[in-house]
Amino acid sequence: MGGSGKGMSSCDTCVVRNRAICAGLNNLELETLNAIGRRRNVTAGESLIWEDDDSLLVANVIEGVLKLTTSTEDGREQIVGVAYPSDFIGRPFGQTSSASVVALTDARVCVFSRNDFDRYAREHPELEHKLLERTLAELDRTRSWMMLLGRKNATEKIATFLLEMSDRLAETGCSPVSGPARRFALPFSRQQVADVLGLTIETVSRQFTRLKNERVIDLPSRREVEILDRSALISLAG
Amino acid sequence: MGGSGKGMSSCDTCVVRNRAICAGLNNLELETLNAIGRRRNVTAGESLIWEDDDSLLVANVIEGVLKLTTSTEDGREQIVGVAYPSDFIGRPFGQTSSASVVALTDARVCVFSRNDFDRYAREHPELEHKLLERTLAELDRTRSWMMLLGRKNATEKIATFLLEMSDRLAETGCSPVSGPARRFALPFSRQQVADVLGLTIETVSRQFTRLKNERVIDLPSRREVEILDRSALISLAG
DNA sequence: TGCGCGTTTTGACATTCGTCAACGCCCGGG
DNA sequence: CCCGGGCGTTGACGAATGTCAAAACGCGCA
Repeated sequence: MGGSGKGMSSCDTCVVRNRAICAGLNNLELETLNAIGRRRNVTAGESLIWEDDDSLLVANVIEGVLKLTTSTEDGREQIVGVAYPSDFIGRPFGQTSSASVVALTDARVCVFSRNDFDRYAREHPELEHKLLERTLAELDRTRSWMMLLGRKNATEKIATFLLEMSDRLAETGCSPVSGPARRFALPFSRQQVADVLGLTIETVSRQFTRLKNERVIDLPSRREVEILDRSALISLAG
Repeated sequence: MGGSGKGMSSCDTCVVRNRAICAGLNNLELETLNAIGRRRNVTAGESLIWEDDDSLLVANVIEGVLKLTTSTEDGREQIVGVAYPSDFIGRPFGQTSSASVVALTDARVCVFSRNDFDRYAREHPELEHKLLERTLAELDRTRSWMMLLGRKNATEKIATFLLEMSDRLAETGCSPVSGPARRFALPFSRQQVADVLGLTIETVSRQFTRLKNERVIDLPSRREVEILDRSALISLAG
């Protein structure tokens, strides 16, 4: 919840303070924003937002990884996005959200009621601009993922996925300008990897073992991946 | 190009004036915007923007239909979006565009240099807000298309596609509050339908004839579709 | 250390969709 | 009116991926 008075706010100590959409707000603005938001811990597997529900809240991710999913009535699931620290989640300026948001790892978020946030955003063009830039970038990423879903085969999907994970998880890493991660812990189960790539769990598993047998990657444990031959992975990604 | 002086501008006669992001601008603002933009006709098949090129221009669609595509080096193509009248195309606030934009029909657009537009937008929060709302809506649509690409089979894809076309093309139609179109002309060739759905042209063709044989749709000509049994189509869409 | 359960892997088989090839239809030009 | 070319359709076949089932693994816990 953070202190109040004397300009103290939990934003002061926020680790994503300079990367989230709040970056660029001055202390006064930050204080008003802080007044309408609150920290919340989410445990792995817990839902924050439900598909087709009224859009009641939006949030910044402070720590952890969350999935955005859509489902069919008969239970098929597609992961349509993944949110990392400093990412913004939820659907501002709209009545319903088109995707569920579920924590993949224990996570910490900074939540706002959508109404409060909408009002605040409309009064702060700089914040809206940050949100616009972020949304445009997310749309770009989403479109390139459509290419993967519609036109790539299982091998290309897995290779592309591993390269993207390696990039995305490096950004979160502590070492400065570390480049893509060579070894990392997947925040996804095999089923979740399948749900990202539009495959079945069996196909994912077979592709992983194939890449392992061909010494392109190593799998030290279920959740860990080490990239042994990045250039091979790049050419497999197509 | 439209007249100048005395506040006259081509915006005055623009058919998408009240639906595009320019809606809500006052006359003065419209005049400055008009000063940095110009009308341009694009013939069917012509490109307006190239994937991975520097993002040099953005535009409003006035008339016609355009496709947004991404391609792999080996020539596979995925249509990642379709732009209709009043839609905004191009990548503001970014160095490169992630998709090509090609006219499917003869089209008319209102183009701006990206630099001019970026500068103008940053000075007009109301315009940026409209653009944000539009981008958020487009992201929603794109995500629900990911579900289709990743998890639906050929029949479901075709049914979903036909229903979406029927909705989207109705909006453009002249009759007020007409509801979804029962009969319409596809702006896509069979190959382009395949590129939207992540299928091959042969699979698309077979699904079309199957639906025709089952009296769910009729195909009066190559480019025309008539929906005979909408509820059947809805249940096939899954 | 050993047990038990959920996850992952592996195998055998089925199905869908893609590939390749031939044919047919429509439309425009001579 | 007829021809030609592009686009669309149809058929036969094969490969990639999904499905179902069983075994193996690994992790927490007793």
